[in-house]
Amino acid sequence: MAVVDTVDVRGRILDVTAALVLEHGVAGVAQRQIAEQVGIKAASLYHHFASKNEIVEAVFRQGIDVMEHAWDEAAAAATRADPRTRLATHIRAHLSALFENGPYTAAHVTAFRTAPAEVRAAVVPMRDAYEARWTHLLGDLDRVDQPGLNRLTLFGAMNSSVEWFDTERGNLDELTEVITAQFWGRTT
Amino acid sequence: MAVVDTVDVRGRILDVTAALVLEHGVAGVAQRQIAEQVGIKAASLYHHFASKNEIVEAVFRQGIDVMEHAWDEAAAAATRADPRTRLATHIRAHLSALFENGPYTAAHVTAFRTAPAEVRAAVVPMRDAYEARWTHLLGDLDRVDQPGLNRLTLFGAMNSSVEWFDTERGNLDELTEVITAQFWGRTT
DNA sequence: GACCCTACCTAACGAACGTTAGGTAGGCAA
DNA sequence: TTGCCTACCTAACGTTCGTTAGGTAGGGTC
Repeated sequence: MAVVDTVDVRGRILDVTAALVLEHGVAGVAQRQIAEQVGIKAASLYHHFASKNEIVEAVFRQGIDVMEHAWDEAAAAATRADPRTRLATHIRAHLSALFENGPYTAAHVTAFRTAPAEVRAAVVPMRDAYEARWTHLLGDLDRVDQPGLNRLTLFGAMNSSVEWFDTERGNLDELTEVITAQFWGRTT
Repeated sequence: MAVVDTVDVRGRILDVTAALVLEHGVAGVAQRQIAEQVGIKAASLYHHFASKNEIVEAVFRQGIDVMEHAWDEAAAAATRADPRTRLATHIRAHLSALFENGPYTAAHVTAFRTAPAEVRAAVVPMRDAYEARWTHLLGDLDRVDQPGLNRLTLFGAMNSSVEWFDTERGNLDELTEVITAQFWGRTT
């Protein structure tokens, strides 16, 4: 086959799958659908992955990778910032993972819950690690009285934006400020 | 057939479907699965509904009915209360719809997004009406500066609780206070 | 030139899907 | 007693599902 255009079919499979899973959920996506959008036949997917579950597991893992990468950048940028700015930086990073680095994180937060049990079990440890970072951060900031509950509702506020936020029209910095204000208070 | 035990098969179909949709998403639920849990055969579902889509549409509609009923009760109970208490009462009512009146509302908020387009289109007007109630309330309270954005993140914080809140162990009043505090401030 | 590996293909498998056709058993009305 | 209605049933339809078997065409290696 030609060298042009055939770059990283595996990556394109994941891209396409993440977008479809975000829209229809795991069970609502057929491999023939994925293959068609990639430009190959359904059977050819098995050259890259052993099963459908393996594809969606890779999508969910990449969703966490994107989040952790965004976290690392935020952590590096905000080490010496005041606590409120640290929180805002990490909220902005999470939103960036949801909207600015492909559909992986968005697919993860919307579809993980209804994925097959085997897929979930394989990914849960990675999820826990990311959540632990947030728990640790919120404990550090020492502002909210119930860090456990507040972390969960914070995740809810951030993640639910995938259902309504429009990248073309909305402003992620503005959304960051709104959410930060809820969990910290208005600007000092 | 016997009179006993056959009470309202239609209602049992909806109950079972709502619970399954909450767990697996619309596409992840088969009619044979629903029928088996109800105790009839798959073909018999067509005596009560014309199609699978009609069943899930009825589930989503009932999800809204439960929310609106909870809203009405809250509105009646809090007419003369101070603004913060009004907000808290409605938050508590929404959480009650999510956890204390069957799986309908929980199924709605988690699975509606990935439902077939025809089903969504048929239910959207009802959704809009419920959301308008909240928009109106938040405008009335006149506390938050960006009611539109804040309503959406409030929904996110409340609705995401279906992913982690445990009715057996958790306290809905406590959760109500945590969320209310985020959107209003600590107790006066 | 022979060989093999990569990256796809066609064809088909059995299972499961939503749905339909055509029953039947029991209760109620005339 | 006949006839109809309700609420289910069995059996099967065509389609789609995830998956497998067995190719083949092109490039790299010896």
